[in-house]
Amino acid sequence: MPEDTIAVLSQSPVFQGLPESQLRTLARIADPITYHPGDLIFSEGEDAAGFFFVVSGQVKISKISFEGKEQVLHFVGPGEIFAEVPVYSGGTYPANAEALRESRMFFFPRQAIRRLLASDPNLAMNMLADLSRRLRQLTRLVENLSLKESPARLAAYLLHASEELIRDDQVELDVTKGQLATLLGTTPETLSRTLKKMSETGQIQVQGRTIKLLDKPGLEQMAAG
Amino acid sequence: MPEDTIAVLSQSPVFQGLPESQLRTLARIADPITYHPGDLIFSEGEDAAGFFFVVSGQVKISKISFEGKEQVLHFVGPGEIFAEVPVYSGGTYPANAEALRESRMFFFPRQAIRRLLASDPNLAMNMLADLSRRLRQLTRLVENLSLKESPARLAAYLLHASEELIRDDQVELDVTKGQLATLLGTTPETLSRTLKKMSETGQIQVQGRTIKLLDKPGLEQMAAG
DNA sequence: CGGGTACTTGACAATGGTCAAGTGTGGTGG
DNA sequence: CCACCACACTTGACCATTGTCAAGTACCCG
Repeated sequence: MPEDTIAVLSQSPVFQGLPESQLRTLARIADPITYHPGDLIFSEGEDAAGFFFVVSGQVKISKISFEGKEQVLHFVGPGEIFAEVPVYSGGTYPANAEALRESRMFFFPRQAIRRLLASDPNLAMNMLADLSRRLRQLTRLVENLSLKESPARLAAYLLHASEELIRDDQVELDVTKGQLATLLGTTPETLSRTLKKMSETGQIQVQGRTIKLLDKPGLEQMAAG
Repeated sequence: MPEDTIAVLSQSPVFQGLPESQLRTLARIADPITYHPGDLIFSEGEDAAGFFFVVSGQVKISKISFEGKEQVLHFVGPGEIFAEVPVYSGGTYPANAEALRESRMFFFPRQAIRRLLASDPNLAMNMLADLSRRLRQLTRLVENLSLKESPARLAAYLLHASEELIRDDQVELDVTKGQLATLLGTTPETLSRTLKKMSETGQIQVQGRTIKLLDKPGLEQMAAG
Protein backbone atom coordinates (compact mmCIF):
# COMPACT_ATOMS: atom_id res chain seq x y z
CA MET A 1 0.00 0.00 0.00
CA PRO A 2 2.68 2.59 0.83
CA GLU A 3 4.54 1.48 -2.28
CA ASP A 4 1.36 2.12 -4.15
CA THR A 5 0.99 5.52 -2.55
CA ILE A 6 4.46 6.51 -3.64
CA ALA A 7 3.70 5.51 -7.20
CA VAL A 8 0.52 7.57 -7.24
CA LEU A 9 2.19 10.63 -5.79
CA SER A 10 5.23 10.56 -8.04
CA GLN A 11 2.92 10.65 -11.06
CA SER A 12 1.59 14.06 -10.14
CA PRO A 13 3.21 17.30 -11.33
CA VAL A 14 3.44 18.64 -7.79
CA PHE A 15 5.49 15.76 -6.48
CA GLN A 16 7.35 14.69 -9.56
CA GLY A 17 11.10 14.80 -9.57
CA LEU A 18 11.33 14.43 -5.82
CA PRO A 19 13.92 12.09 -4.31
CA GLU A 20 12.72 8.69 -3.16
CA SER A 21 13.27 9.61 0.48
CA GLN A 22 10.95 12.62 0.31
CA LEU A 23 8.28 10.63 -1.44
CA ARG A 24 8.49 8.05 1.31
CA THR A 25 8.03 10.77 3.91
CA LEU A 26 5.08 12.17 2.00
CA ALA A 27 3.50 8.75 1.77
CA ARG A 28 3.91 8.34 5.51
CA ILE A 29 2.08 11.54 6.38
CA ALA A 30 -0.61 11.12 3.72
CA ASP A 31 -3.95 10.50 5.34
CA PRO A 32 -6.41 8.71 3.02
CA ILE A 33 -10.04 9.91 2.99
CA THR A 34 -12.97 9.15 0.74
CA TYR A 35 -15.86 11.47 -0.05
CA HIS A 36 -19.17 10.76 -1.71
CA PRO A 37 -21.01 12.79 -4.33
CA GLY A 38 -22.49 15.91 -2.76
CA ASP A 39 -20.25 15.77 0.31
CA LEU A 40 -19.07 19.15 1.51
CA ILE A 41 -15.33 18.85 2.10
CA PHE A 42 -14.90 22.28 3.65
CA SER A 43 -16.44 25.74 3.64
CA GLU A 44 -14.97 29.15 3.11
CA GLY A 45 -13.59 30.67 6.28
CA GLU A 46 -13.01 27.40 8.14
CA ASP A 47 -9.66 26.86 9.77
CA ALA A 48 -7.48 24.93 7.37
CA ALA A 49 -5.56 22.00 8.76
CA GLY A 50 -3.83 21.09 5.52
CA PHE A 51 -4.32 20.43 1.84
CA PHE A 52 -5.68 17.64 -0.34
CA PHE A 53 -4.36 15.48 -3.14
CA VAL A 54 -6.96 13.90 -5.41
CA VAL A 55 -6.32 10.25 -6.25
CA SER A 56 -9.57 9.66 -8.09
CA GLY A 57 -12.89 11.43 -8.53
CA GLN A 58 -13.74 15.08 -8.99
CA VAL A 59 -14.01 18.09 -6.70
CA LYS A 60 -15.62 21.48 -7.23
CA ILE A 61 -14.03 24.60 -5.73
CA SER A 62 -16.44 27.50 -5.57
CA LYS A 63 -17.51 30.72 -3.92
CA ILE A 64 -21.08 31.22 -2.77
CA SER A 65 -22.69 34.61 -2.27
CA PHE A 66 -24.98 35.66 0.51
CA GLU A 67 -28.02 35.14 -1.70
CA GLY A 68 -26.88 31.68 -2.71
CA LYS A 69 -25.44 32.43 -6.14
CA GLU A 70 -22.42 30.29 -6.91
CA GLN A 71 -19.24 30.86 -8.91
CA VAL A 72 -17.05 27.87 -9.63
CA LEU A 73 -13.35 28.68 -9.44
CA HIS A 74 -12.21 25.38 -10.86
CA PHE A 75 -12.73 21.66 -10.94
CA VAL A 76 -10.05 19.44 -9.48
CA GLY A 77 -9.27 15.99 -10.86
CA PRO A 78 -6.88 13.07 -10.26
CA GLY A 79 -3.25 14.03 -9.71
CA GLU A 80 -4.09 17.58 -8.72
CA ILE A 81 -4.05 19.21 -5.31
CA PHE A 82 -6.32 21.81 -3.78
CA ALA A 83 -6.48 24.04 -0.70
CA GLU A 84 -2.74 24.75 -0.85
CA VAL A 85 -3.22 28.45 -0.25
CA PRO A 86 -3.96 28.27 3.49
CA VAL A 87 -0.85 26.18 3.98
CA TYR A 88 1.30 29.21 3.23
CA SER A 89 -0.78 32.15 4.37
CA GLY A 90 -3.95 32.98 6.19
CA GLY A 91 -4.87 29.68 7.67
CA THR A 92 -8.48 29.61 6.56
CA TYR A 93 -9.98 28.16 3.42
CA PRO A 94 -10.66 30.86 0.82
CA ALA A 95 -13.53 28.95 -0.83
CA ASN A 96 -15.79 25.92 -0.61
CA ALA A 97 -14.98 22.42 -1.76
CA GLU A 98 -17.54 19.78 -2.67
CA ALA A 99 -17.10 16.27 -4.03
CA LEU A 100 -18.94 15.83 -7.31
CA ARG A 101 -18.32 12.09 -7.43
CA GLU A 102 -16.98 9.33 -5.28
CA SER A 103 -13.52 10.75 -4.61
CA ARG A 104 -10.51 9.19 -2.95
CA MET A 105 -7.85 11.54 -1.74
CA PHE A 106 -4.91 12.10 0.57
CA PHE A 107 -4.89 14.74 3.22
CA PHE A 108 -1.56 16.37 4.11
CA PRO A 109 -1.35 18.21 7.44
CA ARG A 110 -0.08 21.73 7.19
CA GLN A 111 2.78 21.53 9.65
CA ALA A 112 4.23 18.36 8.19
CA ILE A 113 4.31 19.91 4.74
CA ARG A 114 5.94 23.08 5.96
CA ARG A 115 8.68 21.01 7.57
CA LEU A 116 9.22 19.16 4.33
CA LEU A 117 9.35 22.41 2.38
CA ALA A 118 12.05 23.79 4.62
CA SER A 119 14.21 20.79 3.88
CA ASP A 120 13.59 20.30 0.18
CA PRO A 121 13.96 23.13 -2.36
CA ASN A 122 12.66 20.86 -5.09
CA LEU A 123 9.32 20.51 -3.38
CA ALA A 124 9.21 24.25 -2.82
CA MET A 125 9.89 24.91 -6.50
CA ASN A 126 7.16 22.49 -7.49
CA MET A 127 4.75 24.21 -5.14
CA LEU A 128 5.69 27.62 -6.54
CA ALA A 129 5.04 26.31 -10.03
CA ASP A 130 1.72 24.93 -8.88
CA LEU A 131 0.59 28.18 -7.29
CA SER A 132 1.65 30.26 -10.24
CA ARG A 133 -0.20 27.99 -12.62
CA ARG A 134 -3.30 28.48 -10.54
CA LEU A 135 -2.71 32.22 -10.53
CA ARG A 136 -2.59 32.24 -14.30
CA GLN A 137 -5.77 30.29 -14.47
CA LEU A 138 -7.59 32.60 -12.07
CA THR A 139 -6.32 35.58 -14.02
CA ARG A 140 -7.87 34.10 -17.12
CA LEU A 141 -11.11 33.59 -15.23
CA VAL A 142 -11.16 37.25 -14.22
CA GLU A 143 -10.50 38.22 -17.80
CA ASN A 144 -13.36 36.10 -19.05
CA LEU A 145 -15.83 37.26 -16.43
CA SER A 146 -15.06 40.90 -16.80
CA LEU A 147 -14.03 41.43 -20.39
CA LYS A 148 -16.07 38.93 -22.36
CA GLU A 149 -19.74 38.33 -22.66
CA SER A 150 -21.37 34.99 -22.34
CA PRO A 151 -20.94 33.64 -25.91
CA ALA A 152 -17.27 34.64 -25.95
CA ARG A 153 -16.68 32.84 -22.66
CA LEU A 154 -18.25 29.68 -23.97
CA ALA A 155 -16.24 29.81 -27.19
CA ALA A 156 -13.04 30.34 -25.21
CA TYR A 157 -13.89 27.43 -22.95
CA LEU A 158 -14.63 25.07 -25.82
CA LEU A 159 -11.40 25.94 -27.58
CA HIS A 160 -9.16 25.76 -24.56
CA ALA A 161 -10.93 23.05 -22.60
CA SER A 162 -8.32 20.93 -20.92
CA GLU A 163 -6.65 18.65 -23.41
CA GLU A 164 -8.13 15.49 -21.91
CA LEU A 165 -11.63 16.59 -22.85
CA ILE A 166 -10.86 17.22 -26.50
CA ARG A 167 -10.57 14.56 -29.19
CA ASP A 168 -10.88 15.19 -32.89
CA ASP A 169 -12.36 18.65 -32.48
CA GLN A 170 -14.90 17.17 -30.16
CA VAL A 171 -15.37 18.17 -26.54
CA GLU A 172 -16.72 15.68 -24.03
CA LEU A 173 -17.88 17.62 -20.97
CA ASP A 174 -16.93 16.07 -17.66
CA VAL A 175 -19.49 18.09 -15.71
CA THR A 176 -23.17 18.85 -16.19
CA LYS A 177 -24.10 21.85 -18.26
CA GLY A 178 -25.44 23.45 -15.13
CA GLN A 179 -22.02 23.19 -13.47
CA LEU A 180 -20.36 24.50 -16.60
CA ALA A 181 -22.67 27.51 -16.53
CA THR A 182 -21.54 28.26 -12.99
CA LEU A 183 -17.92 28.04 -14.05
CA LEU A 184 -18.59 30.41 -16.93
CA GLY A 185 -20.24 32.86 -14.58
CA THR A 186 -23.69 32.54 -16.05
CA THR A 187 -26.89 30.54 -15.63
CA PRO A 188 -28.06 27.23 -17.15
CA GLU A 189 -30.70 29.17 -19.08
CA THR A 190 -28.26 31.52 -20.75
CA LEU A 191 -25.83 28.71 -21.49
CA SER A 192 -28.60 26.71 -23.09
CA ARG A 193 -29.59 29.62 -25.30
CA THR A 194 -26.01 30.31 -26.28
CA LEU A 195 -25.41 26.69 -27.21
CA LYS A 196 -28.56 26.75 -29.29
CA LYS A 197 -27.54 29.88 -31.13
CA MET A 198 -24.09 28.51 -31.87
CA SER A 199 -25.68 25.33 -33.19
CA GLU A 200 -27.99 27.29 -35.47
CA THR A 201 -25.10 29.23 -36.92
CA GLY A 202 -23.32 25.96 -37.61
CA GLN A 203 -20.36 26.63 -35.36
CA ILE A 204 -20.95 23.63 -33.15
CA GLN A 205 -23.11 20.55 -32.88
CA VAL A 206 -24.43 19.46 -29.51
CA GLN A 207 -25.44 15.97 -28.49
CA GLY A 208 -25.86 15.55 -24.76
CA ARG A 209 -22.51 16.25 -23.20
CA THR A 210 -20.69 15.94 -26.51
CA ILE A 211 -19.97 19.06 -28.49
CA LYS A 212 -18.48 18.96 -31.98
CA LEU A 213 -16.50 21.99 -33.03
CA LEU A 214 -17.43 22.60 -36.65
CA ASP A 215 -16.01 26.07 -37.19
CA LYS A 216 -12.90 26.62 -35.14
CA PRO A 217 -11.86 29.84 -36.88
CA GLY A 218 -15.31 31.26 -36.23
CA LEU A 219 -15.07 30.22 -32.59
CA GLU A 220 -11.62 31.79 -32.27
CA GLN A 221 -13.16 34.96 -33.60
CA MET A 222 -15.89 34.90 -30.95
CA ALA A 223 -13.54 33.98 -28.13
CA ALA A 224 -11.47 37.07 -28.77
CA GLY A 225 -14.51 39.27 -28.12
CA MET B 1 24.10 52.63 -2.12
CA PRO B 2 24.17 48.82 -1.75
CA GLU B 3 23.75 49.28 2.00
CA ASP B 4 20.75 51.38 1.19
CA THR B 5 19.42 48.74 -1.16
CA ILE B 6 19.67 46.10 1.52
CA ALA B 7 17.74 48.28 3.94
CA VAL B 8 14.97 48.84 1.42
CA LEU B 9 14.68 45.17 0.54
CA SER B 10 14.68 43.92 4.11
CA GLN B 11 11.69 46.14 4.85
CA SER B 12 9.49 44.28 2.41
CA PRO B 13 7.41 41.24 3.40
CA VAL B 14 8.88 39.16 0.58
CA PHE B 15 12.46 39.58 1.68
CA GLN B 16 12.07 40.00 5.39
CA GLY B 17 13.68 37.52 7.72
CA LEU B 18 16.37 36.61 5.21
CA PRO B 19 19.95 36.22 6.36
CA GLU B 20 22.30 39.12 5.69
CA SER B 21 24.23 37.13 3.12
CA GLN B 22 21.17 36.49 0.98
CA LEU B 23 20.14 40.11 1.15
CA ARG B 24 23.58 41.07 -0.04
CA THR B 25 23.27 38.70 -2.96
CA LEU B 26 19.86 40.10 -3.80
CA ALA B 27 21.18 43.64 -3.66
CA ARG B 28 23.94 42.65 -6.02
CA ILE B 29 21.63 41.25 -8.71
CA ALA B 30 19.02 44.01 -8.29
CA ASP B 31 18.93 46.16 -11.40
CA PRO B 32 17.50 49.64 -10.74
CA ILE B 33 15.10 51.12 -13.29
CA THR B 34 12.86 54.15 -13.27
CA TYR B 35 9.59 54.55 -15.15
CA HIS B 36 7.52 57.63 -15.79
CA PRO B 37 3.75 58.06 -15.58
CA GLY B 38 2.09 56.32 -18.49
CA ASP B 39 5.10 54.17 -19.32
CA LEU B 40 4.22 50.64 -20.38
CA ILE B 41 6.46 48.31 -18.41
CA PHE B 42 5.45 45.14 -20.21
CA SER B 43 2.54 43.64 -22.11
CA GLU B 44 0.69 40.40 -21.75
CA GLY B 45 2.30 37.56 -23.65
CA GLU B 46 5.80 39.02 -23.74
CA ASP B 47 8.68 36.83 -22.70
CA ALA B 48 9.41 37.46 -19.06
CA ALA B 49 13.00 37.96 -18.07
CA GLY B 50 12.35 38.42 -14.36
CA PHE B 51 10.25 40.21 -11.79
CA PHE B 52 10.06 43.68 -10.27
CA PHE B 53 10.28 45.15 -6.80
CA VAL B 54 8.71 48.57 -6.32
CA VAL B 55 10.80 51.02 -4.31
CA SER B 56 8.55 54.01 -4.82
CA GLY B 57 5.66 54.98 -7.06
CA GLN B 58 2.66 53.03 -8.26
CA VAL B 59 2.04 50.41 -10.93
CA LYS B 60 -1.16 49.15 -12.49
CA ILE B 61 -1.51 45.48 -13.44
CA SER B 62 -4.36 44.88 -15.86
CA LYS B 63 -5.85 42.81 -18.63
CA ILE B 64 -7.04 44.42 -21.83
CA SER B 65 -9.60 42.89 -24.16
CA PHE B 66 -9.57 42.82 -27.91
CA GLU B 67 -11.98 45.75 -28.04
CA GLY B 68 -9.89 47.75 -25.62
CA LYS B 69 -11.86 47.25 -22.43
CA GLU B 70 -9.64 47.08 -19.39
CA GLN B 71 -9.82 45.20 -16.10
CA VAL B 72 -7.39 46.13 -13.37
CA LEU B 73 -6.12 43.12 -11.43
CA HIS B 74 -4.39 45.16 -8.75
CA PHE B 75 -2.29 48.19 -8.01
CA VAL B 76 1.26 47.67 -6.78
CA GLY B 77 2.92 50.03 -4.35
CA PRO B 78 6.23 50.43 -2.51
CA GLY B 79 7.60 47.28 -0.90
CA GLU B 80 5.58 44.99 -3.13
CA ILE B 81 6.68 42.86 -6.05
CA PHE B 82 4.97 42.02 -9.31
CA ALA B 83 5.39 39.68 -12.28
CA GLU B 84 6.53 36.83 -10.02
CA VAL B 85 4.31 34.30 -11.78
CA PRO B 86 6.43 33.89 -14.95
CA VAL B 87 9.47 33.25 -12.78
CA TYR B 88 8.03 29.91 -11.74
CA SER B 89 5.93 28.80 -14.66
CA GLY B 90 5.12 29.73 -18.19
CA GLY B 91 7.73 32.29 -18.92
CA THR B 92 5.46 34.96 -20.38
CA TYR B 93 3.75 37.83 -18.59
CA PRO B 94 0.10 37.04 -17.86
CA ALA B 95 -1.01 40.70 -17.91
CA ASN B 96 0.04 44.25 -18.66
CA ALA B 97 1.93 46.58 -16.34
CA GLU B 98 1.90 50.35 -16.54
CA ALA B 99 3.48 52.97 -14.31
CA LEU B 100 0.89 55.37 -12.93
CA ARG B 101 3.49 57.69 -11.41
CA GLU B 102 7.19 58.23 -11.41
CA SER B 103 8.26 54.81 -10.14
CA ARG B 104 11.64 53.55 -9.05
CA MET B 105 12.10 49.82 -8.93
CA PHE B 106 14.50 46.91 -8.93
CA PHE B 107 14.46 44.28 -11.59
CA PHE B 108 15.49 40.75 -10.62
CA PRO B 109 16.50 38.39 -13.44
CA ARG B 110 14.67 35.10 -13.44
CA GLN B 111 17.63 32.75 -13.40
CA ALA B 112 19.38 34.49 -10.55
CA ILE B 113 16.28 34.27 -8.41
CA ARG B 114 15.76 30.61 -9.17
CA ARG B 115 19.32 29.90 -8.07
CA LEU B 116 18.71 31.77 -4.84
CA LEU B 117 15.49 29.89 -4.23
CA ALA B 118 17.21 26.56 -4.57
CA SER B 119 19.64 27.56 -1.86
CA ASP B 120 17.37 29.31 0.61
CA PRO B 121 14.16 27.72 1.92
CA ASN B 122 13.30 30.95 3.73
CA LEU B 123 13.09 32.86 0.50
CA ALA B 124 11.01 30.07 -1.00
CA MET B 125 8.59 30.18 1.92
CA ASN B 126 8.27 33.94 1.60
CA MET B 127 7.56 33.60 -2.08
CA LEU B 128 4.95 30.93 -1.41
CA ALA B 129 3.31 33.24 1.10
CA ASP B 130 3.41 36.06 -1.42
CA LEU B 131 1.81 34.00 -4.18
CA SER B 132 -0.88 32.63 -1.92
CA ARG B 133 -1.75 36.12 -0.72
CA ARG B 134 -2.16 37.16 -4.30
CA LEU B 135 -4.27 34.10 -4.97
CA ARG B 136 -6.60 35.02 -2.13
CA GLN B 137 -6.88 38.53 -3.45
CA LEU B 138 -7.68 37.35 -6.99
CA THR B 139 -10.23 34.94 -5.59
CA ARG B 140 -11.92 37.84 -3.88
CA LEU B 141 -11.87 39.75 -7.15
CA VAL B 142 -13.60 36.89 -8.92
CA GLU B 143 -16.17 36.76 -6.15
CA ASN B 144 -16.86 40.47 -6.46
CA LEU B 145 -17.07 40.48 -10.23
CA SER B 146 -19.28 37.47 -10.49
CA LEU B 147 -21.39 37.42 -7.36
CA LYS B 148 -21.95 41.07 -6.54
CA GLU B 149 -23.40 43.93 -8.45
CA SER B 150 -21.81 47.29 -8.79
CA PRO B 151 -22.97 49.00 -5.54
CA ALA B 152 -22.01 45.96 -3.48
CA ARG B 153 -18.54 45.95 -5.00
CA LEU B 154 -18.03 49.58 -4.16
CA ALA B 155 -19.24 49.09 -0.60
CA ALA B 156 -16.91 46.11 -0.17
CA TYR B 157 -14.02 48.12 -1.55
CA LEU B 158 -14.64 51.07 0.73
CA LEU B 159 -14.85 48.88 3.80
CA HIS B 160 -11.85 46.74 3.04
CA ALA B 161 -9.66 49.26 1.27
CA SER B 162 -6.09 48.65 2.28
CA GLU B 163 -5.43 49.92 5.77
CA GLU B 164 -3.16 52.72 4.63
CA LEU B 165 -6.01 54.41 2.82
CA ILE B 166 -8.35 54.47 5.79
CA ARG B 167 -8.22 56.95 8.67
CA ASP B 168 -11.08 57.73 10.99
CA ASP B 169 -13.70 56.06 8.80
CA GLN B 170 -12.42 58.12 5.93
CA VAL B 171 -11.00 56.70 2.71
CA GLU B 172 -8.44 58.67 0.74
CA LEU B 173 -8.28 57.16 -2.75
CA ASP B 174 -4.78 56.75 -4.14
CA VAL B 175 -6.00 56.39 -7.72
CA THR B 176 -8.41 58.33 -9.89
CA LYS B 177 -12.05 57.34 -9.78
CA GLY B 178 -11.71 56.20 -13.35
CA GLN B 179 -8.99 53.72 -12.36
CA LEU B 180 -11.04 52.60 -9.41
CA ALA B 181 -13.96 51.91 -11.73
CA THR B 182 -11.72 49.67 -13.82
CA LEU B 183 -10.63 47.79 -10.71
CA LEU B 184 -14.26 47.30 -9.71
CA GLY B 185 -15.07 45.96 -13.16
CA THR B 186 -17.32 48.82 -14.16
CA THR B 187 -17.17 52.21 -15.89
CA PRO B 188 -16.53 55.73 -14.59
CA GLU B 189 -20.14 56.59 -15.38
CA THR B 190 -21.61 53.80 -13.31
CA LEU B 191 -19.22 54.44 -10.46
CA SER B 192 -20.15 58.11 -10.46
CA ARG B 193 -23.84 57.28 -10.29
CA THR B 194 -23.32 54.75 -7.53
CA LEU B 195 -21.33 57.23 -5.47
CA LYS B 196 -24.07 59.78 -5.92
CA LYS B 197 -26.78 57.38 -4.84
CA MET B 198 -24.83 56.37 -1.75
CA SER B 199 -24.34 60.01 -0.90
CA GLU B 200 -28.04 60.72 -1.24
CA THR B 201 -28.92 57.88 1.08
CA GLY B 202 -26.45 59.29 3.60
CA GLN B 203 -24.15 56.28 3.64
CA ILE B 204 -21.10 58.20 2.50
CA GLN B 205 -19.94 61.72 1.82
CA VAL B 206 -17.71 62.42 -1.16
CA GLN B 207 -15.29 65.28 -1.57
CA GLY B 208 -12.85 64.84 -4.40
CA ARG B 209 -10.86 61.74 -3.63
CA THR B 210 -11.90 61.70 -0.01
CA ILE B 211 -14.84 59.56 1.01
CA LYS B 212 -16.28 59.63 4.51
CA LEU B 213 -18.01 56.48 5.68
CA LEU B 214 -21.09 57.65 7.55
CA ASP B 215 -23.02 54.40 7.86
CA LYS B 216 -20.70 51.43 8.15
CA PRO B 217 -23.39 48.94 9.17
CA GLY B 218 -25.41 49.96 6.13
CA LEU B 219 -22.37 49.54 3.94
CA GLU B 220 -21.64 46.12 5.43
CA GLN B 221 -25.17 45.20 4.55
CA MET B 222 -24.70 46.25 0.93
CA ALA B 223 -21.30 44.64 0.60
CA ALA B 224 -22.75 41.27 1.51
CA GLY B 225 -25.06 41.50 -1.53
C1' DC C 1 -43.32 2.74 -15.36
C1' DG C 2 -42.57 6.62 -12.15
C1' DG C 3 -39.97 10.26 -10.32
C1' DG C 4 -36.42 13.27 -9.95
C1' DT C 5 -33.03 15.87 -12.15
C1' DA C 6 -31.11 18.09 -16.04
C1' DC C 7 -32.17 20.85 -19.55
C1' DT C 8 -34.95 23.89 -22.68
C1' DT C 9 -37.91 27.64 -23.97
C1' DG C 10 -40.60 31.87 -23.41
C1' DA C 11 -41.80 36.38 -21.54
C1' DC C 12 -40.23 40.03 -18.74
C1' DA C 13 -37.44 43.19 -15.94
C1' DA C 14 -33.33 45.38 -14.70
C1' DT C 15 -28.54 46.19 -14.22
C1' DG C 16 -25.29 48.47 -16.32
C1' DG C 17 -22.78 49.80 -20.66
C1' DT C 18 -22.53 53.26 -24.41
C1' DC C 19 -22.81 57.69 -26.54
C1' DA C 20 -23.03 62.42 -26.06
C1' DA C 21 -22.89 66.63 -23.87
C1' DG C 22 -21.93 69.10 -20.15
C1' DT C 23 -19.25 70.87 -15.64
C1' DG C 24 -15.55 71.35 -13.05
C1' DT C 25 -10.45 71.88 -11.84
C1' DG C 26 -5.59 71.89 -11.74
C1' DG C 27 -1.55 73.14 -14.07
C1' DT C 28 0.97 75.76 -17.58
C1' DG C 29 2.39 79.50 -20.18
C1' DG C 30 1.64 84.05 -21.74
C1' DC D 1 -2.16 86.71 -12.24
C1' DC D 2 -5.22 85.29 -15.36
C1' DA D 3 -6.66 82.64 -19.43
C1' DC D 4 -6.90 78.40 -21.31
C1' DC D 5 -6.41 73.67 -22.11
C1' DA D 6 -6.52 68.97 -20.94
C1' DC D 7 -8.42 65.70 -18.30
C1' DA D 8 -11.25 63.89 -14.62
C1' DC D 9 -15.69 63.58 -13.56
C1' DT D 10 -20.84 64.09 -13.94
C1' DT D 11 -25.35 63.68 -15.88
C1' DG D 12 -28.91 62.26 -19.13
C1' DA D 13 -31.13 59.26 -22.54
C1' DC D 14 -31.09 54.97 -24.63
C1' DC D 15 -30.39 50.14 -25.38
C1' DA D 16 -28.23 45.40 -25.10
C1' DT D 17 -27.18 41.57 -22.43
C1' DT D 18 -28.48 38.65 -19.23
C1' DG D 19 -30.75 37.19 -14.99
C1' DT D 20 -35.27 35.72 -13.16
C1' DC D 21 -39.56 33.37 -13.00
C1' DA D 22 -42.42 29.99 -14.81
C1' DA D 23 -43.61 26.14 -17.39
C1' DG D 24 -42.70 22.51 -20.16
C1' DT D 25 -39.72 18.51 -22.15
C1' DA D 26 -36.28 14.89 -22.13
C1' DC D 27 -33.70 11.64 -19.92
C1' DC D 28 -31.71 8.51 -16.55
C1' DC D 29 -32.15 5.29 -12.71
C1' DG D 30 -34.39 2.39 -9.88
